Amino acid sequence: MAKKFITELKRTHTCGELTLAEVGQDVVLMGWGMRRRDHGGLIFVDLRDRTGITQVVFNPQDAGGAHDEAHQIRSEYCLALKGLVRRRPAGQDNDKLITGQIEVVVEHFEILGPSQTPPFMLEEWVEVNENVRLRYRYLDLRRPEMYKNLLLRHQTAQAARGHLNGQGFLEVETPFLTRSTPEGARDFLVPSRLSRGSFYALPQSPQLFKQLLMVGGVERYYQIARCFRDEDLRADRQPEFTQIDLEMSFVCEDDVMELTEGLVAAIVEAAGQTMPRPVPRLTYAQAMERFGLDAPDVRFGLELVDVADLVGDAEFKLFKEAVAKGNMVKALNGKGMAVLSRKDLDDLTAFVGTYGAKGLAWVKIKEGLEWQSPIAKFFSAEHQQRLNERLAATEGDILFFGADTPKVVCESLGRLRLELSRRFELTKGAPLTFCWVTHFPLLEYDPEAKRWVAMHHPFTSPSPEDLPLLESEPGQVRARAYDLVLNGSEIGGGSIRIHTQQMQQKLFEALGIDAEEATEKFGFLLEALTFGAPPHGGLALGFDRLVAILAGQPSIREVIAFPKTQKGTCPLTGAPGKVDQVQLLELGLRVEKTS
RNA sequence: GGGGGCGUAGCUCAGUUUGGUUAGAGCGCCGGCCUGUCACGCCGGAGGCCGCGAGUUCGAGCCUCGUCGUCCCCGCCA
Repeated sequence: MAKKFITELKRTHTCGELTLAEVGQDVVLMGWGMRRRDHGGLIFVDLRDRTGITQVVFNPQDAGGAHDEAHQIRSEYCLALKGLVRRRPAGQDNDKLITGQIEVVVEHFEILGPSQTPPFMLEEWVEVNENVRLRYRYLDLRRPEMYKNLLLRHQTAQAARGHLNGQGFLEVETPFLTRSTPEGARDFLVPSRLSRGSFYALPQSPQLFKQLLMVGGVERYYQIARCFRDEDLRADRQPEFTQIDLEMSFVCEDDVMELTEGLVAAIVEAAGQTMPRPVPRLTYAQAMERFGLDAPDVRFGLELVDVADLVGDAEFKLFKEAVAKGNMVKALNGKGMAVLSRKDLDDLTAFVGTYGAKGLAWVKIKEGLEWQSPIAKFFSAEHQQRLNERLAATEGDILFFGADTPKVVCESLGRLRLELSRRFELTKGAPLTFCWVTHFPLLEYDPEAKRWVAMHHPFTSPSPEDLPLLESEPGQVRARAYDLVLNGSEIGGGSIRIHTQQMQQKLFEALGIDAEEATEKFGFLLEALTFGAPPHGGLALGFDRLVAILAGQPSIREVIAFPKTQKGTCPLTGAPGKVDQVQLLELGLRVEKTS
């Protein structure tokens, strides 16, 4: 009587490890049947588990019973089998498989779990609609690529924990059910049954709690924390996402940045890649000036160049007026990109239009540095020559110009720069490229709310030397904040926090939050700051984004086991769903029909 | 809230430009044959609310309007 699988017969090997070394051994494998190749006589099945694939053979001469039963095996049947590892016959090796020199001759097997015909083939060469994948995510996850992503996520998370543990950090959990605070993103709310009419909010980040942990003398805290923001989704934004959140007492900017570099290096190494250090630093002002964006992709050139001083007296009205108004006129040189067609240029014009640019002036540089452009006639030979020089133009280049408010010029040319690099594959094969962006503005003006709002968050410390400007020129005050940028994506950000009540109150005032509201919403923080709060600062890494980049994936959904669609739904569970009327009654809620 | 792409067999797609008989392909699936395959091969077969709803028309997968789903982007995301 054959022994029973699972209880008596234990798995001896995985499907990704058997080689010539095990030839002659009896082994027990468990996994999923992939392709069945039935030759009438011989039957081959590729058995797959999370480690790889092993070819198993059912031979009527070796084990007739097993061979007969093997006809039942279909795609994605969960199987256990016992058999003999055998070298494959000469010339039958499969060099695509690590296990390709051997095969397992099945003595007997058991179907642990039969499967319906899968809704899609679990083959890497089959591209399947994402909605179908999410509907059957548990099948999608069986694909080696998805397992690889989860494995990478696990390994990098462990590397982060290991590194921070080694640096004296404590992993502390903070509440999911907390209170809603003004500022920032829209909260997810959770109605309270015990306090009818009151609501918890899910945390947008553990920001306030980690500061309270510093007041609590924890000194070094971290958490791989889930965060919730009820805003519209993108390829790199989910309603719930994960941060590696950390905070340290008795530190300044350099301390946090240095610690972070060590942490990220450990993560990158766990992913089998390398991180060049030290990470270069740019100020916010430099980033905007050279790249137009606060998260610059510094893997390639195409930098923005100020040309306002060269075009103010040219005949071209658009530039002339911009200069007269004190607006910005900038250009970038698309090196060797004069091959762009008229249609390409129309597309690019529409592209910058989405960022508010009213047009896109371009100049193709021909033989003898001659201009070919709709606007060439408005520029004298001298103007053309000076612009050529400023932009280092040579034959085959194309110059792009933007003239508008600084916001529009920076954003449109900054995005144009990225779009050109995408079209011309300028970052192909480039190594991971990090940079820090520092000295962010503390505040930015919100024209809709007609008030100043915190660029980072309201707990960020202003640069001491800029403090005198807080009332007179709030926009000029710099923050003790820093962002970590990888390949043009913001993957982390943090700051030195305010640790005195006086300063925190001052900031609330600057934000137009009056004393009463500040006390009501943030009183607990203000109070905590009066009990010997240590200077402290920290940072949070966008873990999903970081892992997605390390995995070479275009969307963070690929590195999240059960992500949401762009509408925030889950095709697998059907969330969000309706709830029972009784549940609503208990909570004192009534749903109104929308008009 | 806005702009754009997609929606046809289980999956991936063609067919829509120029409306016209019974809507196709590959893979998968089912049945048969096959002892060295490995994305096996050969033969046969089943499988369709052309997302949904109105409209135009003698006639709609194809044109119009609406709607739903999904993806990308803008706004939004301290």
